[in-house]
Amino acid sequence: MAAPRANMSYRDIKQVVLDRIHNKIWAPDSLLPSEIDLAAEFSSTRTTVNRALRELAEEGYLERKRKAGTRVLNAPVRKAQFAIPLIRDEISETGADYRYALVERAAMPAPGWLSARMNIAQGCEVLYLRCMHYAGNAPFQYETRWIVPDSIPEVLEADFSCSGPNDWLVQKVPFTNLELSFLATKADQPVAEFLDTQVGEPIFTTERITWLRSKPVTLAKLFFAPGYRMTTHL
Amino acid sequence: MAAPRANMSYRDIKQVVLDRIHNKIWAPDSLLPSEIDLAAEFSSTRTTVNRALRELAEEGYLERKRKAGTRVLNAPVRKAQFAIPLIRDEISETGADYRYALVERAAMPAPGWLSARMNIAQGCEVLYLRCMHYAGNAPFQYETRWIVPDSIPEVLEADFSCSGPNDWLVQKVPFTNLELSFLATKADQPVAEFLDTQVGEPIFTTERITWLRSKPVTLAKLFFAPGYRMTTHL
DNA sequence: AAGGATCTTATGTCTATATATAAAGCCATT
DNA sequence: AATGGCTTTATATATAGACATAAGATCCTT
Repeated sequence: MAAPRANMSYRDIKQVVLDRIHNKIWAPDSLLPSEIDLAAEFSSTRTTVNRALRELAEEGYLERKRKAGTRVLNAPVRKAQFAIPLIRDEISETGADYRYALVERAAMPAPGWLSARMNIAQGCEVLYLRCMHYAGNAPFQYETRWIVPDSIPEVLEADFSCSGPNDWLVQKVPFTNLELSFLATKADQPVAEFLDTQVGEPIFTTERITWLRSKPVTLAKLFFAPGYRMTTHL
Repeated sequence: MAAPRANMSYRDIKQVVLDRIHNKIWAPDSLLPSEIDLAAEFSSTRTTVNRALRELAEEGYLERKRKAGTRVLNAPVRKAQFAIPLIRDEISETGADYRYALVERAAMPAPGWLSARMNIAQGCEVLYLRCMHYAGNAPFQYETRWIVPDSIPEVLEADFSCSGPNDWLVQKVPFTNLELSFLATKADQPVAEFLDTQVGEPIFTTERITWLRSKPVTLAKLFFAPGYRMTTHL
């Protein structure tokens, strides 16, 4: 059996608990001993045990409720965590050079779908941008973006010809809320042209909407070059 | 200015720190005061400040190094977190009934791409499954899966006609490692048929490989019905 | 200057203890 | 039975203090 030696760090305790879950010593849905009992078993303190269990709960292995105790989740809700890198970094890591180009910049009244989606006034002025991101000479990502100047007036003065709107926004507007979607879309004419592929090709796409304290700031649709895959380990 | 009153919880401290970052009181790349100084300012203790800063670092706002101190990340590496739900739950939540069907089950020698991808012996026997998941009457997900019996012999006895391999595996083999990819694929003949769409349609696809202590267990390709989008908020 | 050895310091972690709080369980009342 | 209040208990969080450790800073030697 797991040997509870003294001087166990919270990491050690996490490992032991995880092992016991894996080995069904603590079966799914079953209740763990209380922190006090575990602290005694591991000759540790409640504080340390608490940290171990708290982190395991955050990682989706356990469920904790006051008074009710700590129980093993039967369907471990594994949480995949993606770091959302700046595109520049993502490309640099592959060894390729990052290059940015502004394709179009226009102010226009918000189209109907946009005002509905972002919950802004019908016909409200928005800034519309189209950009390209290259890895070396290869197209990497085609970006369409709408920015709401109501929420951030300086944007009308911003120069997006040398660096992308994401860079500018990250600097200027530390968002408070983000909705992020992944989906597969079919390349339309401009997407196909810019990503150097055929109309109709499947394109991995992400959509982001960000808010600054309940004011919608921007919606971006990012179309990745064919073959792109987003990968994470856990 | 932020009023450092007494009795601040670690949550309060997190909020104050976050506000100061947003308001550029602590600019990107700048160094925060030490935990001791902050504890003094907030009339709190180092332990509490530590927890606040540690969590903000985990959330990608700060970078902490021993001796070097705590600094504000200029490009906040926001981390998107996806809970990976069991498909049954995902469907139930929409209000629809979940239905599962086994399409094919076969033992076969591992094809070349699979042994390469999963790092298993050439021609090693694997179990190949194809399954469908329905939300009500609508096709929701088409699944192809390979399981390595070497890593988990009982799988050859398992009955996958009533419940999916994922359910069985989650019960039987609590995986220790997972590689998860998202990509867009083009529907081939079987995918199109089962998902009731046209060949060539873009399909949001996830691939999962799981290991049990460095032994590869299973590879699954999950093809979602057209229109599916995976969304998260943060 | 360049390279090491040493000092210093900010974070990392553990211990021991105390108070706060949510919620389950119990009991008495209606 | 259902309701409402009380008790109990497990977790949540705060405090104070200690030692551990990584790594920047400094000084010393060559």
